[in-house]
Amino acid sequence: MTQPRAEGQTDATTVAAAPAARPATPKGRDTRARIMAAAESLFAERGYANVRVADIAGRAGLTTGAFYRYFTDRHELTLELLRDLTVEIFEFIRVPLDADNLVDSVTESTQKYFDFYERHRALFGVLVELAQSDTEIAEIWTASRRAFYSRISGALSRASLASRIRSDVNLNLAAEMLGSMTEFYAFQRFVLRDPDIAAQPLAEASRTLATIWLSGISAGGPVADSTP
Amino acid sequence: MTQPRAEGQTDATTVAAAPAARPATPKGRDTRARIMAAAESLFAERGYANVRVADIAGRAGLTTGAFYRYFTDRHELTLELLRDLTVEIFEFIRVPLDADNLVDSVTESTQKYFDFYERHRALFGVLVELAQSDTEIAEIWTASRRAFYSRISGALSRASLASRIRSDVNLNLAAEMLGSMTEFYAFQRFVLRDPDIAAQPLAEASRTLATIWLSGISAGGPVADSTP
Amino acid sequence: MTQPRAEGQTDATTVAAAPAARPATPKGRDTRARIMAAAESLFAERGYANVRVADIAGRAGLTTGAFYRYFTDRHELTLELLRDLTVEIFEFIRVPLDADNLVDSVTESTQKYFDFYERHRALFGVLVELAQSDTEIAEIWTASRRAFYSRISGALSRASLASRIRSDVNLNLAAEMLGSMTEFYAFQRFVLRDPDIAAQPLAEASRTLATIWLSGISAGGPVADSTP
Amino acid sequence: MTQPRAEGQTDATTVAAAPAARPATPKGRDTRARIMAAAESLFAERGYANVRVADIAGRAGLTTGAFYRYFTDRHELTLELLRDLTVEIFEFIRVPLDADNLVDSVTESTQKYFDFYERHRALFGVLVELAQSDTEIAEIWTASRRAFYSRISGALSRASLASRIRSDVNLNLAAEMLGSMTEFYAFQRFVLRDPDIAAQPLAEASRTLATIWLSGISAGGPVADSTP
DNA sequence: GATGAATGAGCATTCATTCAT
DNA sequence: CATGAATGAATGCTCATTCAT
Repeated sequence: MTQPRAEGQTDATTVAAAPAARPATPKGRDTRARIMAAAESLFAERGYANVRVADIAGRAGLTTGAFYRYFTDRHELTLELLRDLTVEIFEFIRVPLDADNLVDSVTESTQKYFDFYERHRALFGVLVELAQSDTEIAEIWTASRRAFYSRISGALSRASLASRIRSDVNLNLAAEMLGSMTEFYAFQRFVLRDPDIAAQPLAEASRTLATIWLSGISAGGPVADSTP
Repeated sequence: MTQPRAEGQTDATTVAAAPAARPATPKGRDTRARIMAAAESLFAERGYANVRVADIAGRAGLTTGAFYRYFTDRHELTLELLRDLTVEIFEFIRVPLDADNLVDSVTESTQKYFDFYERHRALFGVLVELAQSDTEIAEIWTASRRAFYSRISGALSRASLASRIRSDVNLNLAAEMLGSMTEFYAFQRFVLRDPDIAAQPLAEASRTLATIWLSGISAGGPVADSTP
Repeated sequence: MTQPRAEGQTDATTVAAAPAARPATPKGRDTRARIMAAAESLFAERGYANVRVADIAGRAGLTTGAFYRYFTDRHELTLELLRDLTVEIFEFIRVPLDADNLVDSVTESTQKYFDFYERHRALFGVLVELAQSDTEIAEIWTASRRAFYSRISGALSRASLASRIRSDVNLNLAAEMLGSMTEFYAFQRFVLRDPDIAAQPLAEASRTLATIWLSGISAGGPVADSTP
Repeated sequence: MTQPRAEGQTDATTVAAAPAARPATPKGRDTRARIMAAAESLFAERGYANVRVADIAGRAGLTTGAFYRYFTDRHELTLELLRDLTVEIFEFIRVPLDADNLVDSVTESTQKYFDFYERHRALFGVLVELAQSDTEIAEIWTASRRAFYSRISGALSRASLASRIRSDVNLNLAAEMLGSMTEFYAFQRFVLRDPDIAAQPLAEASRTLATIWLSGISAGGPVADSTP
């Protein structure tokens, strides 16, 4: 009752979309989740390029063949992981901007971003590593960045702030640049693990980032750091 | 730092078949250069991951076997290209800071960086693509960024500017962040070729960058954009 | 000839888990028949080589695992289908030869053969495709052809005709050749679906075949085509 | 100088046609020929379905990888073999028809066909085995049969014979059927190696075939067998 | 110095079949 | 009896690298 799928799949003209069976039983769902977790942890340890399907299956306690019951190939698994990632992060870092306390709220949001990035550093690494050779991945990443940048420029242009923002700067451009700064800093720190970068207290980095951000675009002069 | 090997081997009297020695004749040097150029152009066309040793040799007018007379292996070629790249860029973007016209001089320097990046986008792409799986490449990149950041923080802390810089910001941290912003923006624009990003006038981007930079760290309030 | 195995196993009291016994219940028999029908229709649609056990089970409304309750393996299913086929066709094309109207009765018999062949073209295709790599299948096919040829030569040598048949031709040999002609023509037409062949009216083909046949072996000169 | 090919090949949009390098040196040409011979002999021994690329390479004295220098895959090798086959046979069996001695000349031609078929039985087997699942092979075979049939009907309709041929038979149809008879007989004898069939003297089979052929279509009554 | 032939290790993928539940 | 998860053995193919000539 769950197998008529098999037919459709082999039909060479129709196929292509079917991403391997959605597991029907709880056990299957668990296995699928285990594969995804195994992949992420292996990517973290060795980097995408050094992980084989057999490794992933092995860590998930399966044989290679079983892997293909859940994903058509390593690429599909990767896409799945990255799609989840970009959706999650967008939800995760949402923090209401407090107009009276901009530095604090931007700092908090940045801090959450860093936390998330660190936890999933392996996947962010994959995004960067594959974007050049894999169009689909490039698209996922681009869409994610774009959503991110829009949110930033949206927040900045909201009424309460608008008056304080310098008029000689293109807001979209500024949003892209400020976003770039954050993302690349995180990449160096959590993916490349540059020791110089990693040596800095993360909290200070978040706050500096927020400060530069706001000062960089505000009309009224340098933004005061409210830390006592 | 990883090259003593090559030197030892150049001693032609020791090993008859010593491969990949630094070529002694001008013709040999030329061939070596041709291989490097071929590699870079192929990387630009198809991306590193889609280029084979045979392709590179072919474009350089050689057979595969001949390639190994000039490089011990594919990896060495890559390292060589990237080393050259990071040395060159450092020289290339040197622009004296004019304390009276900070925005202009930072804009100019940024613009030069972008020009160089664009011209060698393929190699910057390689740097990013391989850094996670190749320690040596990661080191080259890290060293390059570090040099870059030091120069920034050095310039900023030079006497003439010091007074204008806000004291509540860690200069090194700021330098890293501002550098990150520039590099990642270039990566999106020239390597990923994100159309949204690429649609912006490059000159405006350079100036905005410079403006954000300086405002982000200056003590005296937003830096005026001197564009008429 | 290769089946004693199945019989021994049906003894339900001996082996608890005995798989692929002849199903005892009507429902079981029906399922088995459904699997066979599913297989034949899939072979017709995609060709034997492109059909998986999972596909067959799926179309029969079963899961893969269930398939093995009805057949010990894929091979057994195939053999079963082909055995049935060769038995049926032999029954099906039996047409009494009318000595006074040879061309007509041979035409009729040929026509029936073609009808049957077309209806089961998928299975005839399987026979041809597998005979070279599967001894058992080769045997089934050979036995079937042999039965066929004997019937032909038997019919021809029956008293009423004997006098009209040329004596310088080995009847067995002739029967083989005439049978070959019919079978291979059907194969081209219904399995390979050669458009040139398929364009000819089937009735004409049957009659031409009959005419060649009879003329080819009769002593008395060309056999008249009795079509008005 | 022989390698620029490599470049074009990786270009995913252009490729597809390039059938792996034509060997540049005599040694390479020899190797290529050795691979083809190895394949044919293995097909003869085990049947196409039971021969792996590794087997072919092994018998040719090569590693698996080397195979791919000469053929893009097993399929291409097979096509090459079959194309050669169908060209050769067409040349090989050309025998001038002697109008005064039809039975003899048709017998001779048939005999040559059988000789050739036997020598290359493995490849004819491949043709039959794969035609159903491989369109390209089906086309090669169909084209070959068609050429064969046209030659037959052409020869039959030539002036000197025309008057002797019965008018109530469609010549093309007849040619197809007579050709089918010959081919399928050969298939049973040399590929399936049906012992009953193989037991017959080949010379007799050729002559019977010729006799049935000519009698089947001639207007003037049974064709006399000129054998003493 | 160059050619092009050959190597060989690696990896992804497919499916018939088995088995725990 | 059925389910669907898991097995595991095959095998095709790619390329960086080596080597005989």
